Amino acid sequence: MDDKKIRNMEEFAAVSGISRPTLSKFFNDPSSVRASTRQRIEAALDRYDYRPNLYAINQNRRLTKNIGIIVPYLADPFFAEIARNIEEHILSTGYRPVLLGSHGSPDQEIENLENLRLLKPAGVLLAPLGRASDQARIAAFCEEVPTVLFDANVGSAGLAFVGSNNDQSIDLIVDYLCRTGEPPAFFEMKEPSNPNAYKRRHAYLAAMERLNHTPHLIQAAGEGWEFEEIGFREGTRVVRDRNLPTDTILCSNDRLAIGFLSAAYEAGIRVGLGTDCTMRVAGHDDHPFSRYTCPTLTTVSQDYEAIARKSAETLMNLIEAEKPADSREETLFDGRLVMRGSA
Amino acid sequence: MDDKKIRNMEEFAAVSGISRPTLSKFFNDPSSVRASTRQRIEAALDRYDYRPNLYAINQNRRLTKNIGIIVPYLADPFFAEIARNIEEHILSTGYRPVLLGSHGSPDQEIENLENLRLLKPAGVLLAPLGRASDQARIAAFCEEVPTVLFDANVGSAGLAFVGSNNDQSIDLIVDYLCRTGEPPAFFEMKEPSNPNAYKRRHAYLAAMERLNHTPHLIQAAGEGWEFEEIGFREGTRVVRDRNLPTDTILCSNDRLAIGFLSAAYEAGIRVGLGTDCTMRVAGHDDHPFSRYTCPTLTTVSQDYEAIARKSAETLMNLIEAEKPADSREETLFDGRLVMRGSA
DNA sequence: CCTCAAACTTTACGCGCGTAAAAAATAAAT
DNA sequence: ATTTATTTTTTACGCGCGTAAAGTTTGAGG
Repeated sequence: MDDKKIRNMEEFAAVSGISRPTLSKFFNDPSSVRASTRQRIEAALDRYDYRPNLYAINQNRRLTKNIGIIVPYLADPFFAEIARNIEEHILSTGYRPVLLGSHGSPDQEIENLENLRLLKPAGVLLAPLGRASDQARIAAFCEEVPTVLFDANVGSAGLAFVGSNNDQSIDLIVDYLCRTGEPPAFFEMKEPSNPNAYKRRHAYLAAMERLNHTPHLIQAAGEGWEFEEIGFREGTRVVRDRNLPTDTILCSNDRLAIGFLSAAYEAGIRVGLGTDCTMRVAGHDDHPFSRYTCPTLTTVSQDYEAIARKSAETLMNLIEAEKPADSREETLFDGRLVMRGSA
Repeated sequence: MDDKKIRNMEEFAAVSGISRPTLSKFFNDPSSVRASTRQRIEAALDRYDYRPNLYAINQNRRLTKNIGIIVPYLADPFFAEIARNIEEHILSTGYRPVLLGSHGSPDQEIENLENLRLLKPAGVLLAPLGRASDQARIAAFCEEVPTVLFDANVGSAGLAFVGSNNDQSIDLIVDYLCRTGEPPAFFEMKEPSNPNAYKRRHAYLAAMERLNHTPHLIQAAGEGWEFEEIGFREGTRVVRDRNLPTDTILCSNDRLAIGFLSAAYEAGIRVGLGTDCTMRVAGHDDHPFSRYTCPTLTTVSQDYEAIARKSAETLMNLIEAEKPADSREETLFDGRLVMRGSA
């Protein structure tokens, strides 16, 4: 490695013996130059460490190779995990992922979109906050930048949507719970931040009706994204009052369930399937921590990997197709029952 | 809001009646122009929505207003939370945070550094993987870019270090445990990824010696960042073998403790302080999930907010001082005992 | 060896903004 | 009103690269 410093492509052209326009082609797409030329460039490239100036590259491009990824809450391992998967897919296609978290705040979400706009991204993968989102501004953004929504819909904004089939997954777990014990009550937030929560509530109601059982909603007060806290607080109340018509609780998501299980434990209630247990609890999502709850949490998995892959692929296709997309594609993945100790 | 689209600063100069160089000054620092001028610009700014092209701005600057933030593992709520705090501090100083996670991989960590280098950041806040890190390349990077390390040190790379006082915090919890029951054994990974783990091990050994107790290390096999999994696996083994010289386990970090507690629960061991309990477990970090374990986890808190604030402030000072920094500052924050149910 | 398309080189311009220098305008102070 | 310091305008160049156009070289196929 020569340590002579290369300042720009011109200088690199000089030392490598390749003309600047050809180098430019190479850096945009190494396979666009003849194999022998490519080898010469790559040989020079590991003698002198030169990389084109990112800002100069992107200044002229109308679109960059950036792909924005926005999730509502990075401290939630669920989203962190999905984001990680998406990042990998993006990287494998030669694009550059730019990950932003909205910290549960609609303002931050809009701020993130504004910042992304400055990056002139080729496309954006957006998991919106949901009900709290500024729908109009998100829709406006989607008009400007090719955007695929995932996890949650915002009206019909975006070129496509990828998410979970809440009807199917809730059906699955309600069926299971009814088959193996008392029909479940549904534990959720009264005013959930996430639109999936509404879908799950309706799916629960429909499933219970289908099975000829009386549905029962337990709705926790509270706002924001501290779901465990809310689950714990309301769980404590529910357990104290003991006026449930059933011993089985289906939580709208695993994070609520984590809080609920903690509350039950603190109250001395044994949760699970054993003979000494007086309650069953199930969740939804197969959150990374759900296998370490006490007892381990029975839940319905969301197919992280599939959602991540499909979202990324859909966006890449839309970007590379370049045509205005004939229709808005919605893809829903089925959940899978994950049987553990809690129900 | 006029909807006439402004393409560049020239056009905005035309419609606002302000010359382009003055506008340029304004966008770099609004307080650098006369108040009356500033008002005229801001008035124009909300009639026409124009924002300078990010790439053109940064092309000429030797340094940008970007601040890189790298953490070893974004799916760990501990790091997600610290990163969030840092982001806020950065934003409040008018810089732009760029958050990257290394996914527990040394290659990804280097990749992140390389990518950051292209962004010509004014500075970088780096929480390195630790032992797995490529020390030489990190040191080289720190030579080029003003970098403050936090959470973990890598040799003496970087202009400053901000972290926790492991000696103090381990002392604190060992003292507490000894005072209230049997002296603890120390549960850790045999070959931990994190250098803090070594500090904690030594702090444990020293504390036990100081109190005239025989130390006892329980070292779990396993690599990577799936700490809960490792804690669960080894916890299951420990509980099964039942050849511990003590009923008290101090875990090197909360994530190990979360796995351990789960294992104890599965094995039917009651953990905590009650008369029916046969084991005590404590952790370290005050991980966001540690208040929802069963029982809730007694631990030592790391001062997230202080570490985040101090790291960000230190870096900003170094950037704005512009002088080559006379000495490498190390700041360690004390831990605070968080008494919950498990010990 | 010749032909010809593909790949490369040469030349030149433009992107949007930073920024320097000199001239002009403004505001503050005498 | 005049001087003076400050701010703004005018003018002009440069950053590093994308990219178009025209000319030249390369190498595969006949």
